Amino acid sequence: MSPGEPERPGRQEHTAQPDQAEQAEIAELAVELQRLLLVSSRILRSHTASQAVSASQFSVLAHLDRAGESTPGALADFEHVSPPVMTRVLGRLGRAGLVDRTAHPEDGRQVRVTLTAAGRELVRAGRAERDAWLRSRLDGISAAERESLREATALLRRTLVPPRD
Amino acid sequence: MSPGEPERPGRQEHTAQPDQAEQAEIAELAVELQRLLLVSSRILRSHTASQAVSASQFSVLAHLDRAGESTPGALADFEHVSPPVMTRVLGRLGRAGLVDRTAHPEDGRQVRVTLTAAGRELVRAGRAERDAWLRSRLDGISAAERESLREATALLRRTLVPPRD
DNA sequence: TATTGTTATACTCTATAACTATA
DNA sequence: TATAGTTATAGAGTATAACAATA
Repeated sequence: MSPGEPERPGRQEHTAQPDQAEQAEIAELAVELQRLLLVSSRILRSHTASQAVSASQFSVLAHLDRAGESTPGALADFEHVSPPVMTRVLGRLGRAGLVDRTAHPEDGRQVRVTLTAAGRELVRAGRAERDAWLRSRLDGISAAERESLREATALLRRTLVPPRD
Repeated sequence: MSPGEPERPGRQEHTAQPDQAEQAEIAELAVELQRLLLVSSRILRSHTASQAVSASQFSVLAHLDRAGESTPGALADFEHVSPPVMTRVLGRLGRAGLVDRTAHPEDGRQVRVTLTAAGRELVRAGRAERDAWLRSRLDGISAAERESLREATALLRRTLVPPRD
């Protein structure tokens, strides 16, 4: 350990690792994580490209099915996209007859977004087929490994995704 | 456990969980994973949007820095994109003076892709700043948590990314 | 004046199909 | 005939800036 470096409890768990090595270790993890996200997103997309609606669109439909209704702004916030992007997504979903956009009962600036019957049907029937490829992959690993993935998923969400509300 | 269901060793680890519950558990993990990949990719992109080259482009440069040289087809395969996509990426990188495309010495059909001096400079200098945001996030969690992430990253790669070569 | 949503514009990412050149 | 790469075409995804309507 280099002289003059004060101990910093809380940053170092149980090893007396110098800071520089720790930073290098973090940098390497960042690179691996970045690449995994880049590549696995492409792979996942290629396996859902033949679906009726894209992953982005389905995510909005699924949220509406859970929440009942929402507004373009709230949906954009939840999905972490800019408002114009959500306008486009809702435009497509609307033209496909999957969502309705009606006047907001209380605030004339806002728009009330709801699922149509067809939209509700699609999201509920589609869930099973939707993640078929991903599920087939998860089916091939052990229950203990899936538990690890579950914990890592939650950890990654806490680490990367800023809290909403 | 439902009657008539035979035991299937290897599918069930240490619990006597019925298949249906296991399938539901897998489906839920698939949904969480899909959403994490969708959202975290967006967040990560928004934090690297101001960089000189996009994540896709940088990934190609970094691979070339490691491998020394490659071909469009091999790069497309490694990056999990279609050949025309790689043509476009290389076109941009070439116009930016970061890669050279020269005649392949042995096979006239192939193209030899190499880094220019500027390309090598960019990838080496850029690595530090590139993942600054991601590293800042990883810096905020414990060493034990990072170790979990490292293992989960490797597991996810094994599970989702088909082996190359 | 601030908020909500949309439109306009521009760029990246992505794929399939058709084409050229070489083996 | 098969392979490597590019071009052509089309669409989704993304953002910022400018605008309209309402609070």
